[in-house]
Amino acid sequence: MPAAPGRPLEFDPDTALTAAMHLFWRKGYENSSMLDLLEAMQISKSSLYQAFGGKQALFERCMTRYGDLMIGQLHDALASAHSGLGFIRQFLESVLDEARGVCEARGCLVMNTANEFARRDPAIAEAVAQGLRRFHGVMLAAVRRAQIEGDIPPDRDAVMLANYLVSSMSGLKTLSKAGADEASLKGTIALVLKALT
Amino acid sequence: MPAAPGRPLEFDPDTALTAAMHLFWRKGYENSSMLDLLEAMQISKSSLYQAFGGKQALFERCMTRYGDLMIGQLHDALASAHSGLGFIRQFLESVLDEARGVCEARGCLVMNTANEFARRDPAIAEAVAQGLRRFHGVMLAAVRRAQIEGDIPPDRDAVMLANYLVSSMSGLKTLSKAGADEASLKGTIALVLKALT
DNA sequence: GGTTAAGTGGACCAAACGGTCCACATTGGT
DNA sequence: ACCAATGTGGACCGTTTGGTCCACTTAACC
Repeated sequence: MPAAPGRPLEFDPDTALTAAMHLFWRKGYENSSMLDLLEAMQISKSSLYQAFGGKQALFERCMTRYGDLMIGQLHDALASAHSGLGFIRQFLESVLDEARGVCEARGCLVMNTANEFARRDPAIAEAVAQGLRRFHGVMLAAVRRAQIEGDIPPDRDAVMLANYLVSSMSGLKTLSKAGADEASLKGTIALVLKALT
Repeated sequence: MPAAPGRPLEFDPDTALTAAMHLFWRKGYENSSMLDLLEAMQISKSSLYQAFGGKQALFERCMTRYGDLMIGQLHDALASAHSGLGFIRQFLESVLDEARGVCEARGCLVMNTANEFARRDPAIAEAVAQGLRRFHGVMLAAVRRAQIEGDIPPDRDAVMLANYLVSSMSGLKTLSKAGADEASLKGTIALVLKALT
């Protein structure tokens, strides 16, 4: 594509979008003020409105971006995992990092958003639903692989098990945010895994 | 206690507090404005500040009130349930009402608060932790009763199972808020129950 | 009935909110 | 060199936020 006339952007939209995503992830939608966003994204208000349209439009793009990043990451992790079940275990155990304080307990943007908005806004509800579907897809692939590998009985309903995993992960993240200790989380993870076989 | 001098209150603090609790429950802390609260509680701003001190103080009292009501309700339900396992099933299945649209999907105040605040505010983090402990206590009693009644093997770690139930319930509520269909929730509930035996 | 203690309504406040607008800067095309 | 097109910084906007203050009302007590 030929270079467009006019002054070029002084920032990388991708980088800025990612920065906004991290802010929303950490603090939620309402709690991330315009000032916070500008500071995190390192752009001026005009640029934000010009490039992203506004706070809510920006947020919706962040949701998509989050899904892209996370699903890609999970897909890679699944592809390089020793086994489907190993991937699932690793996935569940990732909440322990939050509990141990290795990283901030910010949960999952999709679930956080589901909790913050319930279904007040249709556009955001749809973004949440899509995020959920994508996560479910990864879990489904993992379960099916584990069934092929003989770690999960083939007669179990893979779709339901995937639902169960998404739900369980959400519960674990919330518990972690609520300040549950590591032992409780570990015990719960063990029970979740046990339910798969 | 002798009647205090001065003008008497024109509202019932208990009723007002409960109304505030329901608002916070439905809309969260940040999303409930002072105006919303005054309207819901049917009192003037002066009265609110006089009687409850401010928004956050009011919220903390609402958290306690929520715990009192819920734990009382659950305790009664457990006492009058046919079996410990029956109570647990009934408890988990209560999310289906939200999914069916029978009532609004507002989740659980304690878990909602955990998600909204993570551990930003120490006082609120403590309120969340206490709410969690109380819920865990009820679940623990239910599990132990189910063990006595032979529905859950006596060698299972009751404390961990109670943790697992709290986590699972939280996950179900979030999924419900995210717009999951009834069949998914039912399937997940079945898997949760299966993990207990 | 006057005095005192308490409650209430509404005006008022500074700060923060998301959003708009415009003068100016910076580029490519001619 | 000039022009058209685009980006940027900052002033500015009305609204809403949680919170304070005070004049006024209402009751109990002596």
